[in-house]
Amino acid sequence: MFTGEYNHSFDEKGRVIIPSKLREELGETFYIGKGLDKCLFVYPIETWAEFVGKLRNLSTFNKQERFFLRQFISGFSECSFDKQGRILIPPTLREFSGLKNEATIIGVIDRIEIWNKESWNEYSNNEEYDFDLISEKMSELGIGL
Amino acid sequence: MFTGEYNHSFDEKGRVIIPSKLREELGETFYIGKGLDKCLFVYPIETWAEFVGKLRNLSTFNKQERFFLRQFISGFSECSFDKQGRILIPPTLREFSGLKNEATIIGVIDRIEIWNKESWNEYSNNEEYDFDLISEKMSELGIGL
DNA sequence: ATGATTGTATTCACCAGTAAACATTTTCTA
DNA sequence: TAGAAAATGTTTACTGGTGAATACAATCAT
Repeated sequence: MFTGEYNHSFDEKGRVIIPSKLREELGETFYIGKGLDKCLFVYPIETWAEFVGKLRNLSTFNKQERFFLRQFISGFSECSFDKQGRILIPPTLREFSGLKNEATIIGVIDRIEIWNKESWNEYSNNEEYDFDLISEKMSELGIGL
Repeated sequence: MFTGEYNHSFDEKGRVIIPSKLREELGETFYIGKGLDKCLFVYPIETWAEFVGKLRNLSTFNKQERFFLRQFISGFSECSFDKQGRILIPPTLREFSGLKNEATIIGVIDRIEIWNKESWNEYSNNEEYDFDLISEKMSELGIGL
């Protein structure tokens, strides 16, 4: 299971190091692509396959589903580590995510997310949702914090 | 069950010793993360697993639930003792909790909390929450001390 | 009280992970 | 095919994580 929050550099060549704690669970090759809220989603290959399996149920003949399929699937590509444990972010994804200088990498159960550090901070400090909201949700779910 | 209050040093490498009385119940590996009121929550692995189990029903495609998932899961990391019974606090959590020099560790039934000692003192002496007042509330709730 | 036992603080040295600079290879273009 | 640009790999230094050793403090039993 992926957890935790890490900050790392994003070099001029467009590479980020994936924290060693997250690397093992990702495996040799994995999938990276456009996620929600302008961050990048990274899935282990098995999770990706499962995902795609579910999407097969979507119909190419439905306008919305077709749109979703195209956007989602085309946004992803296979990827692997270089010998230093870094990954090279494809140009399209660099632009999409606004990555530069510093990246924040977070684990969210079955995927990893890569954020421009600033975007992540903004998102986290969003007034709209805050930690109190979270505690309320938690108690709704019967998680006694 | 976790109880008690302990003061211990927080060294320059970001480590705290967990009092031996609390260690056994925590088990080999456990989860540490952002808690409420700027302290850190530490849960035994079973308790953590229970939480995550409940979270599986949340959807990545719902804005609020996504936010909640990210904040909660990424705020926690797996953790274990070194051979001296210390734990290493991840950098992000050090910042979050303001830990430095001295830590206060308290047991709260099913979790352990780690506070910056000063924060704990402030919190404890906060006029807003007066122990006598709260005790009365308790008796209203039918909890007889 | 005394000594034995256990737990904690501190220091140091070593190792692993990361950052940054540099070198090499490959690809593209003129 | 030469030169430039991009991609990939290598090296080095550095920081931070980990373990060992030691000294100190607290607790407990006799």
